[in-house]
Amino acid sequence: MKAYNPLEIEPRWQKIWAECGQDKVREDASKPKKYVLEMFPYPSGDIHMGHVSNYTYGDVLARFARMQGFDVLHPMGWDAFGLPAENAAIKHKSHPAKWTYANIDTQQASFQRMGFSYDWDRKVVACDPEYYRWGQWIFLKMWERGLVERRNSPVNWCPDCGTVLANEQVIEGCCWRCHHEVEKRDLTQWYFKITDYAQELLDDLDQLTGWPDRVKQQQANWIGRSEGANVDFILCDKEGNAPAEPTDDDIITVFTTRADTLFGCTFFVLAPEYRDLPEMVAGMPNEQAVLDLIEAAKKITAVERAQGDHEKHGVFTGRYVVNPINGEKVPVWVADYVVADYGTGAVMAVPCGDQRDFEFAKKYDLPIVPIILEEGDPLFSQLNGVQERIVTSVDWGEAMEAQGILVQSGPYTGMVGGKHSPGEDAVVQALEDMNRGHRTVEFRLRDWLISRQRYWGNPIPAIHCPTCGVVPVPEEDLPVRLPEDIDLAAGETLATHEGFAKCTCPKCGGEARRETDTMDTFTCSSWYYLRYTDPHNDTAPFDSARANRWMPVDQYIGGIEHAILHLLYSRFFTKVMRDMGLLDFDEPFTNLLCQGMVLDANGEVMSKSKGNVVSPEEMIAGYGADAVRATMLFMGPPDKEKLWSEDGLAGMFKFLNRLWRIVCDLVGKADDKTLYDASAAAEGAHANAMAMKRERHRVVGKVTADIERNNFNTALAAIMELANTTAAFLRLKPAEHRLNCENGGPLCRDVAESIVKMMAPIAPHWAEELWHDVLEGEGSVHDQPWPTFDPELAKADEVELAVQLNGKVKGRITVAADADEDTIKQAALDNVAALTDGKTIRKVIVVKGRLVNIVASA
RNA sequence: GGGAGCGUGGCGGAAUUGGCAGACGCAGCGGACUUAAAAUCCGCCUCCUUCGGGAAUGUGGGUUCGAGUCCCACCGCUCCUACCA
Repeated sequence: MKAYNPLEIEPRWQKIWAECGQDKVREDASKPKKYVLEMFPYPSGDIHMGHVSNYTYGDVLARFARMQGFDVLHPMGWDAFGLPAENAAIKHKSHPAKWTYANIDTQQASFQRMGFSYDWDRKVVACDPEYYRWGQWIFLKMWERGLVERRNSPVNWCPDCGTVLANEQVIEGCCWRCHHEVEKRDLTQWYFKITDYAQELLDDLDQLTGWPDRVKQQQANWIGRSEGANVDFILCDKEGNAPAEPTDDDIITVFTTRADTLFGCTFFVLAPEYRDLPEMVAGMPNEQAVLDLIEAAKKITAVERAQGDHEKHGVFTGRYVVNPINGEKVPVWVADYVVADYGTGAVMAVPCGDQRDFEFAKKYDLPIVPIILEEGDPLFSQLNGVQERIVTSVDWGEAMEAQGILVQSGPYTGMVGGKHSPGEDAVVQALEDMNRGHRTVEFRLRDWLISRQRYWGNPIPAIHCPTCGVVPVPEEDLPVRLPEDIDLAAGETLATHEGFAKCTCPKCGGEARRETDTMDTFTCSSWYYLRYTDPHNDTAPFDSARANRWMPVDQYIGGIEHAILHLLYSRFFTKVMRDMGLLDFDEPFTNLLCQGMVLDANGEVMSKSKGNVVSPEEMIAGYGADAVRATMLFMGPPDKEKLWSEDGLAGMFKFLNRLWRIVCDLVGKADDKTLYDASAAAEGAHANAMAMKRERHRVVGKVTADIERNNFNTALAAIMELANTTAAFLRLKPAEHRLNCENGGPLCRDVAESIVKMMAPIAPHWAEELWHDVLEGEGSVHDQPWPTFDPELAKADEVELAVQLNGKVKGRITVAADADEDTIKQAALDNVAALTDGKTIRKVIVVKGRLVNIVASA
C-alpha cells in the first residue's frame, strides 16, 4: 500500500494544476454562477494563521460549489496601497513598490502552497496603474454626479512630519511616529458624499438576510438615524436684549430629539469649533476665556475623548438666547462636550433630562429645573398640574432620561414626555405653528474624507489652475501615474516633486498645479470585487454584462474588523455605480461570513512581541497543507475564535493517514473477487453491508448540509464517523460482509469514492492523489460531481426509542421505522409496565424516531 | 453610557432549533502487536454511588408531558462603539 506523503504529493499536484489551468474560471454560461470571495489581504510580510483560516473557508466553499455544478469565480488580489509600505521604504531607503511587490510574491507563494484554488490570471493589485486608473475614473464620474466635494475642515496635522494624520495615528495628542504634538488645522479636503445615500444604506440592510445580525446592527448604529426637530433660538445682542424683529442672522438652531423638555432648558451650549463663536464673543468680557477654551479643545484628540473620564470644560460666553417655547432668556456657554459636526454644533441644555447636561450643570452650578418626573417621584404630587412655572432647583443623583410625565411645562403639563412621546409631538407641532422649528432627521454618518497627504496611494485626478479653478483631469489622460523617482527617505512628497506637481491646465492650457493628495486606501477596496469579473479590461473598469453576470458576490468571507468601514463603503460604491447605470443590483454581497480570530493555545492573541506567533509555513513543512487546512476547519465554528494547537494538527495528520489507509483497503476489497462468494455468506452478512450503505448515505447527506451551512467542523466530524464505521466494517471476517457478488464490490468502491470526493474541498492534494492513483479515476477529483445521496437509503429499518416515565429515561424499545403510533405506545407501555403498576397513565407522547414519554401519576 | 454575543467534561467543541446531554477530536488511562520503542489497532474516559441508582449544561425562579435550547432576575466573560443632544 502506498503511504501518504504530503510533502511529496502537494508540490507535485500544485505544479500539475498550475500547468493545466485547473483553477481557471470556466465562464460556462450553461451553468449557474457562484462568486466566492475572500477579502483581499494587505501585503504586510508573510501570511499568518488568520489568513490561513479565512482563505481555507473560502477555498472549501469554492471547490464545493464547483463539484456541485456551479460555474465558480474565485479570485485573489492585494490591497496594496497604504502607510506601512511608505514607512518601510523610508526605513530601508527604497521605494514602497519594491517592498509591496516583494511581499505580494511571498504571500502568493504561500497561498499556492496552501493549495488555494485561485484563478491567478485574474489577480488584481491595487497599486497597479491598470487598476488604480479605474479608481480615478470612478472618482471623475462621481465628481460629475455631484458626489465629490472639496471643503474646509479641521484635521489632525503633525507640523514635524508635515502631514495630515488619521485619528488612529494620533496617540495622546502626539504624532505616533515623531511624538510631536498634533494640531488641529483647517485644511481643504476632498470628500465623497456618502451621506446622500445614508437612508438607502440603512433601509437596504433589511435586504441582507445572509449577513450576521451584529454586522447589520453595527452598520445601523454607525449610520445612526435619529428623528427629532430643529428648534430656532433667538440670539440676544451683546447687551443681552432680545431683538424686536429677529432676522435669520439672529437665529441659532439646535437639533433635539427631546423637544418635550424645552421647558427645562436652563442654558445653551455651543461647540468650541462653532463657526460664528469668535465673532459672537468679540469684545465681551469673557472673550479671552472663550478663546483659550477653543485652543484647549483643539488639543483634545479623539483618543483622549474616548479614554478620558469625560471631564467637561466650559465657559460662559456672556451672550444669551431666547427659548422660543416660553420666551425665557438663557445663558450661552461654550463647552467641549458638544461636538461640532453633529446636528448644528449647538445644543439646548436640559440638565434634568440629559445626563451630560446634568453633570455640566452641577460642575458649573447652573440651575436644574425638574420638568419631567416619574409618577412615584416625591416631587410629582407637589408639581403635577401646577400651571405656572416654579423654578425649583433640585439635586438628583442623575438626570431623568426615561419616559415620564411633564410638569411645570405650560400647556404640556401632565402629558407623557420622552423620545417619540405625545409631549414631544405636541411641542414640535407648536414650534412649527409659530415657525420656530420643524421636524427633521439627523444621521450620525459623516461624509467620507478621502484625501490623504501621502505618496503611496491613488492620486486624485484633479488640477488646480489659477484661472479656471479646480479642474478634473480629462478621462483620456488617465491614469495620473505616481512618479517612481521619489526619495521618501529624504522627505520628498508629491507636493515637492516638481515633475509630478507641475502641469498645464486641460481647460486653458496655462501653467497649473496638479492635486498632490492621494485617495484613502479604502477607495481601492470599495470596488475590487467588480474588477475581478473583468480584470483585463482596458477601456472600462469592467464590462457591465460581465459584472452583472457574476455579481453580487454569493459568499463573502472576511474579518469582523471590516464590519463597518469597508462593507459600508463597498455598499455605497455599488449603489453609486448602479445609479450610473453600470450595475443592475443594489447590494454587492449576498452572504457574509465573518470569521473569528485565531489565537494561540492559551487563548492569547498571537503577536511578535509575545513571541507566540505560529508560522503557517512551518506547519506546512511539518505536516502538509492539507492537514493545516483540515485542522483549521475542525477547530470550531468559523465565526468563533479558534485556539490553534499543534496537538490538533498532529491529530489531524494521523486522521488523514488513517483515512488514506481505509480508502486503500476499500479499493483492495472492491477488487478482490474471491471475497464475494455468495454461497459462503454468514448469517447477518447482508445486514452488515446494508448498515454500511446506510451510513454512507447518511454521512454524505450530513456533510452536504453542513458545508452549505458553513459548519465545516461537524462536516469533518461526520466524515470521521464514516471512517469509524468503515473501519469496523473492514475488520469483519470475510464471511460477515460477503453479501452477494453484484453489490459487494460496488459498495466498497462507492464508499471509497464518496470519502475521497467529500474530502476534496478540505484536503485537495490528498484527495487528488487517491482519486488519481488509488481509485484510478478520470480527470481531476475537483471536476467530479459531488456525491449524491438517497435519504431513503439513509433510513434504518428499525429504530431504537427511549422510553421516558415523566420525562426520565427508564427503558428502550426497538420498533420498525414505519411503526404506527399505537404500536409504539403499546410497546412503550409494555416496556415500563413494572414501573407504572398501580399508577394512572395520564398521557403518552410519541416523538417519532426519538422517544416516548409516559405521563403517569400515583 | 449604548449595542451585540457567550457561559456545556481536563481541553476544543456536538446536540437535526423544545425531545435520549457530552457526537467528533485532543489530552489521559488500560490492553494487543513488538526483543524494545515508534507507528498501528482495540477498549475506557462528566461527577457521586452502599452498584439499586442519583446529580449535572454559570446561579435562582418560571412556562412545558419534556428545557443546554424559550421567558424573568442575578453572577461572570468577550467583542464592537462612544460626549450624537
